[in-house]
Amino acid sequence: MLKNPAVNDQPLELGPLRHTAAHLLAHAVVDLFGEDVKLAIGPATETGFYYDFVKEPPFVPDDLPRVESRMRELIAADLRMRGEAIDRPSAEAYYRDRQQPFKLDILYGIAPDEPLSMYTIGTFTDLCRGGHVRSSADVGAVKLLSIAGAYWRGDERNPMLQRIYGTAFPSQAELDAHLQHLAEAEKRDHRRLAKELDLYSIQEEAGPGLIFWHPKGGRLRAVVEDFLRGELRRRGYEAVYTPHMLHEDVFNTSGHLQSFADGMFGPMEVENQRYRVKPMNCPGHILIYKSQPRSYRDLPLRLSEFGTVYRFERSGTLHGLLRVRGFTQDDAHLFCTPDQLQPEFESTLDSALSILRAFQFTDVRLYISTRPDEGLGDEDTWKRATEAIRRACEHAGLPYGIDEGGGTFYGPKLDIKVRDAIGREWQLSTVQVDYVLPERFGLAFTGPDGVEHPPVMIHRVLVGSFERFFGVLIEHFAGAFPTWLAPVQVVVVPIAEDQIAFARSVREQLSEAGFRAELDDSNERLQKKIRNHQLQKVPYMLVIGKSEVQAGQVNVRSRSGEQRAMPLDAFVQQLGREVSERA
RNA sequence: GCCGACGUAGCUCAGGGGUAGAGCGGCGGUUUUGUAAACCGCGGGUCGGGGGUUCAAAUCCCUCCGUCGGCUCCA
Repeated sequence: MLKNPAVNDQPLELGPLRHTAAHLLAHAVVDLFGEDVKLAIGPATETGFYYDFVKEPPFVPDDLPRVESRMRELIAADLRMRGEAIDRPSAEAYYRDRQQPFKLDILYGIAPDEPLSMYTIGTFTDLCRGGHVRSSADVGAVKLLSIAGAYWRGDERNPMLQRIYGTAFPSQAELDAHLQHLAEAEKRDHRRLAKELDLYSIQEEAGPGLIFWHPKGGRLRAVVEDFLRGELRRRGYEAVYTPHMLHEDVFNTSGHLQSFADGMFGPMEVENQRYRVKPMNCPGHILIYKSQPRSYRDLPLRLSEFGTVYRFERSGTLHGLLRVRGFTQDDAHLFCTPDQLQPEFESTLDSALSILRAFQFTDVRLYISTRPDEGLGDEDTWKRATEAIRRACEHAGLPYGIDEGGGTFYGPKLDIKVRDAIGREWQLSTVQVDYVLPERFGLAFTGPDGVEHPPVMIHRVLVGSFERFFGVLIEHFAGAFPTWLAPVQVVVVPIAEDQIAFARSVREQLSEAGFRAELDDSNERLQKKIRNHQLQKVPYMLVIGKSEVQAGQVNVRSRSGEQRAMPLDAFVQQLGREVSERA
């Protein structure tokens, strides 16, 4: 999720091709470093392949080119891939002789009745289920990308292996295209762009995973917050604010201390009472619900909050804005009657889609997660809720995938993933049905029958967390935000000192019209100023020289480099239209 | 957290036992400029923190912190 482009529209033949490439990687490693390198597994992935090894001493980055060129020799040698059935005792003997503990481990993990096979290419034989291209020559073009640590079978209690990642394509041209795609992704890296555009920082002395929003990032966030607040008002949400820390008992009641303790920061002791910084906003909103008796007439009650939460994430997993320890969710909790679940879910989905569209995420995919094994509550309730989600998706007219057993322990959920400008998929919105928390907190409403009933809760975030959302937005737009979002929308650029006064009044008029406009009265040449603001990806520059002052006009240079002289009024109108259309 | 790499000026980076460097940015000046880098000058760093080896450490060793690539999970 963090960075893998997860491009699923690759032709299927790439799988076998890359699987074969993984065998060639192991072949090359054994050729260069000898048979005492321990071999683990080497599958194809969505974007390439890897192979896990244990080598003493470990691989160093300089090894990659050597291994890669050995692989190229193997490809050029046009080696046939041959598969052969093998019986279990022979396979065990084979790997016992060669002292390959991981291969033996794999063998032990395969069901006794399953047939085994060994695949040989060149001088390298590997236990393998198959799924290969015919010859090493079919692999075409390979590139080794990185070395990384990985636990055996992904479990941190197991030994650490060294993983070599690579990718392969039928032709050099396709490989080059892919590498270019990677380079493009790197150019869009939000950590880099955010530094260049001065949006946020993380300060070593303040702690990792904690975000400082600089003025320009803050403007961006404020614009988005205002936009979302408008949406919330329109859709009947109430804004609430809840404390950042709550008594530990609340998290006992909610169950967070049982099921989410690993994600929480430790307790603070105050006057003999233990407090916790909140990792989620739901308990606070529930307490507001609980603060008075509720009637069915009060429902649905929609409580929203840009709630800042803190979660303990292991240091090695932190990543710019995408994975942090403190973040603010555009959170809301809807308390409704069982009958209201369906329409509330529909309108929540509708608002999520319209918001994502506003940010030019038009390629969205829906995923319904159903009951996991550890799901609480009765089967029937789950079924009905899942059905409500399904109907909401159909109502929205969008196809959806099903993630069987992917729900939370308290209810089924709908995740919305979007595809960004260069095809990467990100999960932003999630809408979750919850029967458990209302029960744990003993929530109730009085029905028309005069009897108390438990409400159903919907947890939902639409942009998710502002931090992550901005990470995604920055990369989606490559830092060139549409005008309605841009921290600086217009820079007024006088050519020489004589025009500063006029330029200043232009800037003032723009500010008064509600735009984020700045004046560049620095003592630099025009070219330099243009370069600076172009690098800052400002949507518009208004160049003002002698002739503009004389004509009472502005010369508009757009981010794309187009120029056009026009009266300021005309520009203001154009800009206003662009902003209100969120173009 | 673990494996590996990395950490030198605000930024991007060079230097790898013998007195800390460049470009850009910043500051001061000259220039008054027409659509992506004018010119001259000046500052600026306990080389991530701490400890050790050495006559001498940015450089070698240990340790801690942080960053990056991954492993698991999530907003």
